[in-house]
Amino acid sequence: MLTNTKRAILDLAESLLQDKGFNGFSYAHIATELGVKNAAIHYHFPTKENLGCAVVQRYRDRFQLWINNARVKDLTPQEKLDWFFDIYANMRADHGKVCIAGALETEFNSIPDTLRQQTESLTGELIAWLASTLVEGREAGVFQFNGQPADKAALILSSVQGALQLARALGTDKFYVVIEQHKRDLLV
Amino acid sequence: MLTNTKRAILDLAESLLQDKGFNGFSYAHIATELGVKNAAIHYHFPTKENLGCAVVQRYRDRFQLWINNARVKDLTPQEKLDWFFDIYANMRADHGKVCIAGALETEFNSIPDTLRQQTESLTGELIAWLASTLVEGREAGVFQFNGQPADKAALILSSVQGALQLARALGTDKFYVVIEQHKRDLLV
DNA sequence: TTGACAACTTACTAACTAGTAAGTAAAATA
DNA sequence: TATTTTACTTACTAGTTAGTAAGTTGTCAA
Repeated sequence: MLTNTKRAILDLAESLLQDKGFNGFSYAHIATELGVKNAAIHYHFPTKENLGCAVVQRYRDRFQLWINNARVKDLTPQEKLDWFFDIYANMRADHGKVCIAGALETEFNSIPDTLRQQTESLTGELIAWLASTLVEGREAGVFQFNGQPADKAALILSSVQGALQLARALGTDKFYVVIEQHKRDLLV
Repeated sequence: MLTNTKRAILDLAESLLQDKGFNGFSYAHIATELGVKNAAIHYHFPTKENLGCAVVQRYRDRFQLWINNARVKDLTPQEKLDWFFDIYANMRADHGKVCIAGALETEFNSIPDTLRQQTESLTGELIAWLASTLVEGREAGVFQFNGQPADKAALILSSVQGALQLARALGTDKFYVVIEQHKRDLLV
């Protein structure tokens, strides 16, 4: 069971990670924002490494819960893809946040080791689900692409991740333009 | 004219930016590595904001120099695209560095304002050149894609940027897989 | 030869960083 | 009711951060 404070810390840490990066926020930021002392954060998450890992772990759990839930599982391949794109569109809409995986990969060489491992797991899970959805869509005759599904999945994931970043420099429009281009490239 | 020290600072700052992100390195790192005192860095670049801007400005100048040089200008569209992909492949090969634009966009909300503007300019220039190359290739009948060249350019740029990050989590192979997929998607 | 300037070093600061040890108050448990 | 545990606060530390002021040294032009 998560206490209110613990959940609030995780929520804010996730938000800050997507907003400013792992090296871009501190325990003091979280404490001030939540109206507690920074030792309270250390009580729930002894180190920043723990906090970072907990954020990613919760994100992974949430993703697994969704993709194994009937509300996603029973969608058509096109609807699944739209659901996936919508996750990223919602990040863009939410104060221009970026993908957790992308943020952590960018700082990969300046974050703790266990957080790197969490990042690897998350990225692997995202790409695996995308690849399986591409297979399903191609077999159903609604997606069209050359090469291996895993390769096309890597292209799409890298692109939506990159598009959230690109949109910070060039505007929200550029994000949607990329999504529409993917659909043009993929849909029969 | 750049002094040796000033150039060495810029080189190392660029390298660190691509390796650890803007918030992931300090004046002390640079000073120690170069065997000078941190005040020497401040002598050439009074603030970290100045240093960051100088790194991006030099990168932009270098890119403009290349694309306006006959050795790139006179290439076929396919060769131009390969030249572009090779820039990123070389980053990947060079200790898994990522794109400067991608790194700064990820930290967009925790970097100084003038550095944000530099990031916008750089990203705009990269995408504009890519778009013009796509136009040239489509007119020559060697590239094939639906929609506007600017949209396809945004997709490709976001993807190579993202692929360098993805490769940190999933290995170098994933970077090359994305490049090959782009070629399959694009080439006639 | 002198004076000016460039390219530094020495020595420092104030603010911030993650992290800790000891104490407290309220709630759960025995 | 007594005791333990949970969820904190108070008060601190050692290390790092960007940034500064004043002094030093070598080069080059007048």
